[in-house]
Amino acid sequence: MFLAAVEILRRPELAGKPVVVGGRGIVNERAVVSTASYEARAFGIRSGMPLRTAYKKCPDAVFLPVDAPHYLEASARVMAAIRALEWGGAPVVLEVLGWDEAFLGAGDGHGDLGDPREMAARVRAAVLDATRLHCSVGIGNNKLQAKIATDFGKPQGTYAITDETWYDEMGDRPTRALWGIGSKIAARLSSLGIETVTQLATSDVQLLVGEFGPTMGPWFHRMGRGVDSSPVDATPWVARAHGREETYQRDLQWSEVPDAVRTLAARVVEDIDAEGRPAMRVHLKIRYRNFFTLTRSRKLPSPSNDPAVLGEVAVALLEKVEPDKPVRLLGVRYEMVPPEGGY
DNA sequence: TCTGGGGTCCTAGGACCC
DNA sequence: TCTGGGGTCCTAGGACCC
Repeated sequence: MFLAAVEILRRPELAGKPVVVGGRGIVNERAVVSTASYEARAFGIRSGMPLRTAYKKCPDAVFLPVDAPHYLEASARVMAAIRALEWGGAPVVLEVLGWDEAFLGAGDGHGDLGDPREMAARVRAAVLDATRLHCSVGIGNNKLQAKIATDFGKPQGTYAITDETWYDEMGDRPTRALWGIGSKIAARLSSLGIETVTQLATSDVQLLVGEFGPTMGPWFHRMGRGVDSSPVDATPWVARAHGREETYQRDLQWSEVPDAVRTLAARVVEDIDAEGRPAMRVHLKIRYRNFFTLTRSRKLPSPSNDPAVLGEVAVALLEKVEPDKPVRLLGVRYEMVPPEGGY
């Protein structure tokens, strides 16, 4: 509940109340819930739910607009508190995953940093001390295990899933419980007769390769077994692309679309400029009233960060689309030239 | 008149080349 | 006249995550 917790921090009178953060905080607008406090969740409010629906479930909840810069700043303080921890001289390897999550590398390749539960306690205390925010910590032999364990520790707890306890903890759970398997993959696995984590772990890899391809098939099989060799990587994140999309409060007629694309493109170009790397490819996304989404993309003849060029390339992609139904959402995204030496 | 906005990565299939 | 097999690049679309 990171967003709600940060809001409560600056408005203590909200503590204990149902708090919903989403959109502009206006309940009859087209927008969804970003985060709901546990009090709000008790009314059935969940992330991703339309604000309207959330309002119906709990009209008395406090609805707040998303204040991204504020959460970014709070996030930075959390991460700084963890980085500042001392582990007997060994460097802390911190891989930031989002506003409110990070992997902390210890053990293999990171020096002997002692008992993981002690580490977890120190992390939680340091974050609480520096930010007055509570967190949960997951422990595992790898990132997959630790990530799932974190959810089991919520709220404000520590939980461990290891190679030894993997099947006890996960074996009978649906494949959907795995980090990286969503509803679509779970359904396709189900069509192969695979429902649980144990069934995935003991399935025939070739069956998975046939269904999901040579990369994803074996990857899902490893996930079933709780195997993950990906390193904790503290390399600062470098964006591959920047984009903007907007759901319009009123569906757009086709005649309004080109200007709307230009507006979005201009916003993205600001981010491209800040990045300092020119764009090499443009993507256009259009969602219609019936929620059907299509995408078109084109490689630029040559990399560019000229706002006029980028805007018109995005508009030109409209030529690849049949002008028809009213438009609910537009998105413009630019892939940037990779940095020197790649990502 | 449910269904945001920021991203990443993978796959399929066509065009083209040798 | 028919046609294998390797490869790359490009576009469209899908799935997942926070």
